Amino acid sequence: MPKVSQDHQLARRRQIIDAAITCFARDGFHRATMQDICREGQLSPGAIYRYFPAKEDIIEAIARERHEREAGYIGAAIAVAGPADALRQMGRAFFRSLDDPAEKRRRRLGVEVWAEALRNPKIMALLRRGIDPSLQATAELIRTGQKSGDISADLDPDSAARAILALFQGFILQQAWYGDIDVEAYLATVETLFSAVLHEERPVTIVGEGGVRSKPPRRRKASVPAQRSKDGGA
Amino acid sequence: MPKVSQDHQLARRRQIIDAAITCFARDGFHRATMQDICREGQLSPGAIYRYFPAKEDIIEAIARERHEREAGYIGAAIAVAGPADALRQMGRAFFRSLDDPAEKRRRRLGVEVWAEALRNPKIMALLRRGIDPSLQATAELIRTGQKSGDISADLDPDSAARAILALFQGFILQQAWYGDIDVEAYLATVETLFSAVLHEERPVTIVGEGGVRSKPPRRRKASVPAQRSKDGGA
Amino acid sequence: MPKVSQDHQLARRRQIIDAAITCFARDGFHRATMQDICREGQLSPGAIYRYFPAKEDIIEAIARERHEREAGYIGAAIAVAGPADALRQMGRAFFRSLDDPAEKRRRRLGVEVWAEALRNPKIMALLRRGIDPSLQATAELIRTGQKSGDISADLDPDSAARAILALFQGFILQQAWYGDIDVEAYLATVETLFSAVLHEERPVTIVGEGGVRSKPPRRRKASVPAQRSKDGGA
Amino acid sequence: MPKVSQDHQLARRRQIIDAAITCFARDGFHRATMQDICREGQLSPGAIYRYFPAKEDIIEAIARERHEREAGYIGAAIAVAGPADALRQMGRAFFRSLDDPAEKRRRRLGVEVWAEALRNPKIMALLRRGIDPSLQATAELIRTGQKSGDISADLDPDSAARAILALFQGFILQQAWYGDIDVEAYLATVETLFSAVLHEERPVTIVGEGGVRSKPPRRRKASVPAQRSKDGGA
DNA sequence: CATGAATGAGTGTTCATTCAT
DNA sequence: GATGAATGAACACTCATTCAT
Repeated sequence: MPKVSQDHQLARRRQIIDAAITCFARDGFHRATMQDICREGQLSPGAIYRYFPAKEDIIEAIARERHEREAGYIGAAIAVAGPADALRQMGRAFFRSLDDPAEKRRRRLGVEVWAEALRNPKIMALLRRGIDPSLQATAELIRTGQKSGDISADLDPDSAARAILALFQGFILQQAWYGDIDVEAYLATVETLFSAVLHEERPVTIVGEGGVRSKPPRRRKASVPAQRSKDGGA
Repeated sequence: MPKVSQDHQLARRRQIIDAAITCFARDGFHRATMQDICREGQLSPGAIYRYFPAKEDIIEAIARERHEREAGYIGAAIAVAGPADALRQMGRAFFRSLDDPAEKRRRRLGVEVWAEALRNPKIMALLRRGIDPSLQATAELIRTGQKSGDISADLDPDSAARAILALFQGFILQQAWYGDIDVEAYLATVETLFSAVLHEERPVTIVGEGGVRSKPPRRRKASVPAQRSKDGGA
Repeated sequence: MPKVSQDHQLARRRQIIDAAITCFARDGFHRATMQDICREGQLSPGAIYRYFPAKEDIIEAIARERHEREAGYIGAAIAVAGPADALRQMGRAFFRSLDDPAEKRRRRLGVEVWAEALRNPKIMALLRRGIDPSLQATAELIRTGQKSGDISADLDPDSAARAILALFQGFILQQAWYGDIDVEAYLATVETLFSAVLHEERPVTIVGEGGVRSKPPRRRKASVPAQRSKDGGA
Repeated sequence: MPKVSQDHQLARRRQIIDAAITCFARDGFHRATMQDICREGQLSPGAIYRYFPAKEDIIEAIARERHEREAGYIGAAIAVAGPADALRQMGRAFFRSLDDPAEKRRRRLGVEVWAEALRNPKIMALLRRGIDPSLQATAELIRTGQKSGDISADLDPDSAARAILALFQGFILQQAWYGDIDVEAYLATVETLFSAVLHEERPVTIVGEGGVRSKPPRRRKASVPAQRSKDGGA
């Protein structure tokens, strides 16, 4: 019965990871105890240890899930036509994902993972397996855009990729702290900042959590006038 | 012996905090034990507990020091002539401070504090006492600049302040992870992004960690390509 | 496995309480450490803390057991026919219980509980839940006896109840100190003191630790001189 | 300067012991810390350790003071004319001393000493140096009274002495617990109980805390009618 | 003599992990 | 597979005692 057994195993892992996410998000990795997770997941310690050899491995599994989810945003964005639009698309998909309360809770946990990565090489490796390709793909997108003239040649692609990542990370952090930051206003500001270096916008396809849907270009107060700023080409 | 005693007391607090910073930066708040701090600081547990009633209070003291240091950047920047220049100045002072290895180590710890703040209201309060005024001062600076025409009216001041903060925080995080990010290249990119909304630049006075020094205006064009050489292939 | 589990749980509590009684009786509440109790009871700290959330709760449990045992004496005595006989009966049951070495050891601990009660309101409450009803029942017995003419009307019932209690307590204390006080001689003396106020004695049924047994009335004259032989020179 | 030095030494010991009594009475021997005593007595730890080599020695000194005070009651009573009156006198002096709040506080501490004596042979020895002679003197008083016919021959002198002591100790304990027991009512009850075995009462001289004063015999309801109980001579 | 900062062994308690059932 | 009682090393913290000043 390898099928039933495997299904069961996956279901149990899910149950454990979900309980752990709840506990870790509430109390942090170190303050949440295995007993807490048992209680939350209606499981016995023995049951958990059958699926995860140590508490650390649950943390690792959670970090791994994060990294897999992350890879989706950039991948979906690259499929879009032009590089400049792909960047816009990536930003929108990312920020809008934070409207989902479940994602918000997971992100809160993410901050904990950031700190954990500093002490735990396995977590660090996992994190970088998620981030480094995104960073490189973004830099590559910029380089492509620069060659085609879509993106200003003034930008150092690597640093710009880091800056984009920073705008994501800083937002996650601030939202974890404040809880109620206006996503749309922040996204508009980010688009304004990049409007000077990203030369055009065409109709795009939005890829959100729930699937793919078409969308007309959003012309918003914040982003449009930026186009006509004095030294727009910089 | 009140005078000697007070000096001594301050020296001891410093000794303990320094030892704690070393231990916390190495192992994290939760993995570092009081015994570790004792060993690091060449002190007995009793000695530490004479100065700090609990481990948590050491963490708090460290967070407090961070917050006080932070306040300096924005304060120094506001003293500078125009709002646009004040923003530039603030960014430069901040990013350059990260060239100091000691500051780098402290920032690493800062990431831990970010996570800790999510569970510990006292730390959260301390953090916000450092960040909220900076955020407000930055937004105010932008509003002032918008009135005088120095800063594009397209920007939502609050969101822009958040974005600036995010660019700082994300950089801190990435530097904590990667260790060797090129500060100047990142700074140049940030300045490029803001060049479209910050209209003019005049000679400024840089206030860094080590004191005050004059500096000619930095021309973007000159610095960005120089950075290109590094890590170019992504 | 609820039935087995409950039996097991009770057995464990017993094991812990017994180990604790041994340790506390030997070293006192404060000098006896949890490690001592672990060693004595062949248990790990974790095992103990599964059954008692804190050391204090073990002390409390011991005090509670005392109080429950105590309630037995007065309850059993009240069942006896006349009030005067009930008082005699109560005294005998109580003092004779002190012939049991295990009870002697527990009483030794009782002295510690007396002191503990002075600082610990929970222990004080427990103690009074045991003593106050006894005091009141005794006073009530005296009042009843006074109405029926069995007990001298001269006695203030409340103070007399206190005096009876004092005769018990003082004896417990002295026996804890000296270890080998002649219970029968003391009991005879107490009965002599009360013979003037307790007017009659009828055949009674003694309820001791081990069960119920019939006993002919004890004539004071017969028992007191027999004790004289012991320790005569003072 | 041996005189000044000795005075100083005694004054310091007093200061320390007083502070310790306050602290021990409030928190118990084990919960009161040396720091508490320092604070209470406005002294440094070093100063205390110059006069007492260990915390235990302070406890010992306090127990020693108790024992010396105790000896006074019995000594003063023996000076009185007849043995029966001497016993009455002793009881009155003792119980009335408990009206003094300072003595009440010290007695509270006494309960702690009782428990401490069970673990600490030095304290036990000290305690018995105070109690044993009293017990023997009381028994001797009874024997003398029995020879002269003042005291009923039915009483075992040693057990009776213990019973008298028990009536004291039990009262101390109950007063420590309840705080507000009626001393006079209790004393009257005790005298009633003994009225059957103590045959006469003559004018006595009361020796209290504050000195010596004359007093007419107190004929109280509680003690007189007891004389006419049926089997009074027993 | 006095101070009070410092010591460090020891305390009660926790919790990741194991394993008999 | 699952349970949950048990383990025991490790933790934060205390406090009687010492000793340089």
